[in-house]
Amino acid sequence: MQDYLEKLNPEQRQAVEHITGPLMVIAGAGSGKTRVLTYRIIHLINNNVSPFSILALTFTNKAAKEMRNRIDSIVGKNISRDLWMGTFHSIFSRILRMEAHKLNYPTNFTIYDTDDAKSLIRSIIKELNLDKDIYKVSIIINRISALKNNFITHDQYSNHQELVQTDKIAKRTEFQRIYAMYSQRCLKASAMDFDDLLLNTYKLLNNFPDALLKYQSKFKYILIDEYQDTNHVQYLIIKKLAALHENICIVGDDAQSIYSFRGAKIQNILNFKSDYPDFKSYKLEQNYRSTNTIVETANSLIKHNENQIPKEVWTENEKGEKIILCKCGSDNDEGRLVANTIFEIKMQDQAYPKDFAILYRTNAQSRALEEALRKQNIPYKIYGGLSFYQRKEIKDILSYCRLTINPNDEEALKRVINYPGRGIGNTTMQKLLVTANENNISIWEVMNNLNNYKHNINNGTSKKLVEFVLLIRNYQAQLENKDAYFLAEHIAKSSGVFGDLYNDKSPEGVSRFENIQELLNGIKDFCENTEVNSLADYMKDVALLTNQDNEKQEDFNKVTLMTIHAAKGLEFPYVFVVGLEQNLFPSMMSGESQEDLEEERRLFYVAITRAEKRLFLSFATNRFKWGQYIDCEPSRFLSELNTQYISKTEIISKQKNKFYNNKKQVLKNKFEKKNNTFKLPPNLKKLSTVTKNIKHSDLSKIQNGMKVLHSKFGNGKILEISGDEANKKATIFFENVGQKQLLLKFAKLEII
DNA sequence: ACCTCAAACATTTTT
DNA sequence: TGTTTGAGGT
Repeated sequence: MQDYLEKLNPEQRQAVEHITGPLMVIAGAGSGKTRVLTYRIIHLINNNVSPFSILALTFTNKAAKEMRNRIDSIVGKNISRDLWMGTFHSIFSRILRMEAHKLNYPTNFTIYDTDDAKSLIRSIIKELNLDKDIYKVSIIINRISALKNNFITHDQYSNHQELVQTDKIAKRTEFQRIYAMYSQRCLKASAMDFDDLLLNTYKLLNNFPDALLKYQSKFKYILIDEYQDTNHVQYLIIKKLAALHENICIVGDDAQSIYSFRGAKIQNILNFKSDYPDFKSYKLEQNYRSTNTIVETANSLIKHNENQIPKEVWTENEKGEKIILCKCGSDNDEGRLVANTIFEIKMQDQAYPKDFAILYRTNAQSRALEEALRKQNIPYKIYGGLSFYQRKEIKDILSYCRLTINPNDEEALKRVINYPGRGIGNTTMQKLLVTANENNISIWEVMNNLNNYKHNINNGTSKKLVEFVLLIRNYQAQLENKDAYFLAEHIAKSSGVFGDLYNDKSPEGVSRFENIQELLNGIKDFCENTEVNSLADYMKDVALLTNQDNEKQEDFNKVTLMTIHAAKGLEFPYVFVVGLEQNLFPSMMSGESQEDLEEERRLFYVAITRAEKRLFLSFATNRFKWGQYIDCEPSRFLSELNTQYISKTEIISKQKNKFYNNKKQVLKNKFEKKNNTFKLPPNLKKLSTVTKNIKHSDLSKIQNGMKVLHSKFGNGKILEISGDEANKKATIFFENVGQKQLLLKFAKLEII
C-alpha cells in the first residue's frame, strides 16, 4: 500500500507528502502531474483524512473520471466515491442545488447550455426590435460571459465606463438592456448558464456567511488541477473556500495556459504567492512522456515567450527521431500525406490506430483529413463539433424532460411546444411571450391560467395549449414514483417524437431514431448503477456532459482527430500537427498583441508536447477556405523551432487542388518527395515590438503627424483629430494593422 | 400555420 | 463549402 511513494521522483514525492498549508506545484508538460495529484489524494486518505473533506477540482469531466479510476484501483471504490471530485461546474452545481433556495432558485433549476443561451439572446434582440447585424448574438453572448467571469453583473455594468464606451463605439447602446433582460429571463425560467454556476456560487459564499462557513469547514483539503486556466470568479471562489484551513494545493503550468479567451488568467498563479505568503512550491521539470528531440523542440519554441515562470523541462528519455516538417501543396495534399504516413508507420512500427492523433487549430480543418483517412480505410474518430447532447433529436427529448422537471424552462418549452406539430405556431408563441412579459411571469404560468390573463388567442388554439399543458402535467405526475428510464421512454413515445422519427426512413431519420435509442440506453445504464434514479437525478448533470464523456467502446482503437484545445492533458505516441500557416495558426482572430501571440504559441507548445515518440508538422501553401482557394504562408512559429531537430520535406502533387476529383488518378499519383528544398520566412520576432509596458502619455496635446505607440496595434502616425473636446477621436495609421479610429479618452497611447 | 426554396452567412478555441 | 434564415406561396 505504501509503495506508491516509491514510484515518485524526489520532487513529486515532496509534493505528495507535503500535506498541510498552501502548496503550488508547477508541473511541466509530461512531468507526471496527474500522478502527483492522485497520489496526494491517496496519501491524504492514508493519513486519516476523510474523503468527504477533500475537494478536487479539474478542468474536464474526463480528467476527473480518470483520476477517480486511478484512485479506485488503489484505495477502492467505497472510499473514492465519497471524494468531492469533478469539474468546477459540476461540483458547484451540486452545491447550488443544495442551497438554491437561498438564491431564489428551485433545487431543480435548469442548466442552459450555449445553444439555449444563444437562442434566448436571439429572441431578446428580436423582442427589442434591434438590428441583428449590430447586435450579433455571438458577440453579445461572449461579452455577457466575459462580464460574468469578471464578476460584473448587469447593474454594475454602468459603473465601468470603459465597457460602456466600447459598446457605444460599436453602436451597441442597448447592450446593458439585453444583459439585464437576459439575466431576468434566466431567473424567471429558473435557469442558470455555465457562467451563472460560478457566479452564483460566489454570491452564495459571499452573501451567506453560514453557507461560507459550512463549506469552508467541510473542505479541509482543496486540490486544483490546471490552475493556469482558472478565471477570475473561480479564483475568488477558491480563495474564499480555502480561507479557513489554507490547505490548498494548486497544480498547473503557465506554459500551457490556453483559455484566456474564456477569461482564464495566468495571473492567478502569480497571485498565489501574495495570497498565501507562507506557501511552499515545487517544480516538476523532468518529462517522462516524450523523446529528447520533442522536449528540446518544445523548449526552443516556448522560450520565445517573455511572460513566463522560469523552468527547465528536461528528460532522460532517448533522443528519438527527428521531427518531420512537411510542406504541402494544398489541404488535400496535407490530408493524404497524413493518411499515407499513418499507413506506413502502422506497418513499420506495428502501431495501432489509437496510437495516432491529428491535431488542428480549428474544427473546420477536419474535413480534408477525414476524406483522406476514409480513402486509406483508416478508422478515425472526431472530438468536438456537435456533441451528442447537442443533436436536435436528443435536445428534443431532453427538452421534454427538462420541461417536466422545470416547466418554467422557456428554451425547452419553445423547442417542443410545436414538435411534433400541434398547430401552435409562431404567432401564438409571440402572443404568449408578450403576455408573459407584461405580467412578469413565465410562459408556462400564462398557459396554465389562460383565463386569468389578457391575450387574444382564439378558442381553438387555447384548446391546443391546454392539451399540451395536460401532457406535461401527466409527465410531472410520474416524476416521483417512476424511474428515469421508464419516464424518459414514456415521454419519447407519448410526446410523438418517437413516432415522428420512426416514420422517417431517410438515412438521417434512421440515425436520429438510433440516437434516441442510444440516449435511452444511457438512461437505463444510469438507473441500474445508482440508488437515486429519478428523472430529476439523471437530468442534473446532463447539460455539463460533453462528447468526450461517453466514448463508445467501438471507438477505442481509432485515430483521434481533435483541436489542440481538446487535446490538453492527453498524450499519443504519434502526433500530427497540421495547418501550421499564418492566419490559421496563429489564428487570424487572435489580434496582433503580444499577449494573444504568446497564447497561440503556448497552444502550439501544448500540441508539440502531446507527442511521445514522433511528431509530424505540416502546412499547406494553398487551402480551401470560405468556398474559395486561399494562398497560405507557413506559420511564423515554424521558424522559431530549433532547426537541428527538424527534417524538412516537401511534397509535390502534380494535380491542382481544384481538379482533385478523379479517384483513380489520385491514388496512382504518388507524391514526389524532396528534402530541404524550402525556406521558412525569417524569424519574425523583431517585427512585433514588445509593447506590453507602454507609457500612457497625456493625450491633450496630441496633434496631426505625431508618432504614437499602441499596446495592441504597435507603431502608428496620427492622420487626423476630430470630434468635440469630450469625445475627441484620432484617425491613426498603424504600420501593422492599417488605419484605425480611436477615442482619445480611452485610447492607451504613448507619444514617441 | 407550414412548407419550400433561394440567398445570405459563416469559421477560433469550450465547461 | 454547408448550414441557416427569411420570404413567399399554399
